[in-house]
Amino acid sequence: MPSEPLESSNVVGHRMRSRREELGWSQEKVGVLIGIDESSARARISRYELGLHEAPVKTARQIAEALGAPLEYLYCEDDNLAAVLLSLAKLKPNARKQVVSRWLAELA
Amino acid sequence: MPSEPLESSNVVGHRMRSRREELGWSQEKVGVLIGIDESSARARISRYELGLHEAPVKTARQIAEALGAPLEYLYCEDDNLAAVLLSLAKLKPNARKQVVSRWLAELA
DNA sequence: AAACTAAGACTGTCTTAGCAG
DNA sequence: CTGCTAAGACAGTCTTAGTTT
Repeated sequence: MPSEPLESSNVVGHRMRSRREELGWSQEKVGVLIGIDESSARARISRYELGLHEAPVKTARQIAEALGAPLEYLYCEDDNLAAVLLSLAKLKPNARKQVVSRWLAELA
Repeated sequence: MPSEPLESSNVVGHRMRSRREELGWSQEKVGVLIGIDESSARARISRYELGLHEAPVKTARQIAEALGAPLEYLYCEDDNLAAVLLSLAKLKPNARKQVVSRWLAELA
């Protein structure tokens, strides 16, 4: 069972990979950006993306930041909502707060 | 350092606790709901909420579901956005899809 | 009742080294 | 060069048992 994925769904690894590929980056680049030694960066990122190992939240947060995404993006199970969370994070802080407040009022 | 929290921020534990308290449930109730034996349910949920231990994503997903929240809610670092994600999850599937699609178009 | 904690058992991750495409 | 994998070293969680409020 060492070669069996931890999760059949593997949302987090899936989001990590899709974001990384959108940016055209290697696994090594992502790993080194978050401070992993270049000798093990590829192995670790590979396992995260495949869902063989699970990154602790602290590490997931670093990867999300490196990929220009908010932490909740990595754990979002709906593709369209994930896209919303990503676009939202690209807004300037003030604009983002206004949008979120409006949505909150809309749903409340 | 065994008594030191893993994370100074501890978003996940914080969201678990606030949701559980909103529902007026005990830690044991949440644990038993996700299939933990009642003899260890309190200890495990307590450590998750305090951030002393980190729940694997599979367990976090079970807890989120028991608390009536989507997985991304537990990892959302912005309080207002977390409230949006929670409200959104309460809509019927069709209504939710429409809202998300509209937001996506609005930001794209 | 309810929440928290210590400690050993247990389970998963991380590094190293190397293979495959 | 880029991604993937085995295996031992290592770090984390889980259960049990018990304390605290």
